[in-house]
Amino acid sequence: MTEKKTNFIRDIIDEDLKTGKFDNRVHTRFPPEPNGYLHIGHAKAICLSFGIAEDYSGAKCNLRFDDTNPTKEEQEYIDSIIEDVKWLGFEWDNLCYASDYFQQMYDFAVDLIQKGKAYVCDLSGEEIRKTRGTLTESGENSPFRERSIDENLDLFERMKNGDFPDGSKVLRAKIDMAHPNLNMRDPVIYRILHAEHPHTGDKWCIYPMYDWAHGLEDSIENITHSLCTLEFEDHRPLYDWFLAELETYRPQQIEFARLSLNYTVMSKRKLKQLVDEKFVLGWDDPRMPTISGLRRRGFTPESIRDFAERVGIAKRDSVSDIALLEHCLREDLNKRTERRMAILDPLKVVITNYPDTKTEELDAINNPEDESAGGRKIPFSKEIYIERADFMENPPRKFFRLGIGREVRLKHAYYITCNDAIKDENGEIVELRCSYDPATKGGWSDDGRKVKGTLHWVDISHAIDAEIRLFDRLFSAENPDAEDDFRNAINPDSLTTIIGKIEPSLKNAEIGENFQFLRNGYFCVDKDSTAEKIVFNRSVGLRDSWAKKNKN
RNA sequence: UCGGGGAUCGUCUAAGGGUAGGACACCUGGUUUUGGUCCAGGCAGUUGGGGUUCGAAUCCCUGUCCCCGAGCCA
Repeated sequence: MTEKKTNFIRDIIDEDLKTGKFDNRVHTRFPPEPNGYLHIGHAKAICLSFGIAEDYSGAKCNLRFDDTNPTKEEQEYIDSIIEDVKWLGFEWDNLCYASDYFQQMYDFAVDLIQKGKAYVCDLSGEEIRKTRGTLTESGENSPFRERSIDENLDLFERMKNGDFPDGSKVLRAKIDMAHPNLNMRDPVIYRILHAEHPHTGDKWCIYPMYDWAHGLEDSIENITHSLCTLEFEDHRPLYDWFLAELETYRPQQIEFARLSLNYTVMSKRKLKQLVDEKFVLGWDDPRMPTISGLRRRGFTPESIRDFAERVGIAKRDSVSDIALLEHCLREDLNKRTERRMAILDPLKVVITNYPDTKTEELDAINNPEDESAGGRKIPFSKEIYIERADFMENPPRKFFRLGIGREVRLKHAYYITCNDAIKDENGEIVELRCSYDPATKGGWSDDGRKVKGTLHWVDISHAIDAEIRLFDRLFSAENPDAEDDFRNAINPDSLTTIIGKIEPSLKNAEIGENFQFLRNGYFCVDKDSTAEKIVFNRSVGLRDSWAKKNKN
């Protein structure tokens, strides 16, 4: 987390502040549609708009639900969005709903009709599409375009009163059917929808379209800089046109490139599909790029905000590397998490020269990056587990771990030397016989003897079983969107569940708590944990230059 | 094809007439009771072609490529 980077949007705000364009106010907003859970791409937008409000003195940012389409929106999504924004650590100045302005929007529409700039059109959806023209040919005027103002007023009111069925009529702005920007070809601004709305119930049966609603929301809330993604660039002329025609306050819309990440998908539609079709456990599945998924995975708000900072804001399309997100997490967790020992793939070790019934309490430091984290005691006795991968019968060059006749350090404990490997009838190693050097307690020797490897371990008699969920990327293709069907790119091995052996101090770990399991990675306690069974998610592995070296 | 945007190391992002810089990734080496962290170093870029200029990533001309747009979605 270095110092705040600037970007072209902040440059514009700086300039506006210099010229006094908005009376030196800065007021942004984050306007999600509650039709799904927020994802890391939204986090970027949240950090942008809320971040500006945090950094400019006196600046504000609203959280506003763009709830103009009751057929797709749900209270569950509203709740999750509120939780996610809070969790990221942002505070809004006003919590707003577009639906709170439905009456004002209606009045504005009446105003537009009275100005002769809007009309009720009886064309069907199909007919509207056909008469809109194409990218290269202009459209043709609706036969209803020249209705009188009085007739339009009457019809629109009756639309509002529920006199007409869904789809039978719309209100359209009267602009220019030959406009090269399709959005300006008499866009629909109200449609009839007899649907139950999460906030207004059945009060309304006509609902405003995005283009009509959004600018009005911004204007009503006195937003100064309305930040949105690139695909709305073509809508800006319409945004400006409406507010100009209505002669009302006009904020400035600025577009930036949305966040894309490799090895994942980011559209709410596709994420919803993954949930609905049970490819994942839910919106908060730790493999999902949703904020709730990342939270459950063990990400911290700080790491996500740092990531948003580092990817920056620009206008060119880009795909950020998931490795950067992981880096931000590791960097944050390295500083703050306590170390623990856990064995993911246990191999029994018997220390033959250690007293049969003795148990020692050894001192272990909690976090070498943070002295204030203190230490803890860990039990040690004759039988322990180590990682299966930490022993090799025929070790290659540069293998620093255990082998027959090799000596290594057990972290915080003793040096041990392996004397024998015991195999079962299938030839699989089931146990190691080692001897320890009592003079190396704590992991030091006085004689200057060096060991190259240090292993983590867990005492068998005190070990606790834990369910450990190891995640791999959800998609095996770098760009799942490029597939014919993104579901074909789903990685069948994205979740591996194992039973690991963890040190006893982890017994009372709380849900959501993060740890570094020495040499294994960062893990956090999943909400599925119970009194009988603790469940850990691997948030991200440690960097592993040994594994990397041996890849090929 | 019409309109709107955009092209800088592998990736993301700075520099907007004056030494193309940072981060991630990757590669070396050092330190280390985590093959982690940390430290030092390295690799690597201005979309092509013209022009203006003492000097161009930046200004001009001209190509090329990419993205968005024809929902009663947002």
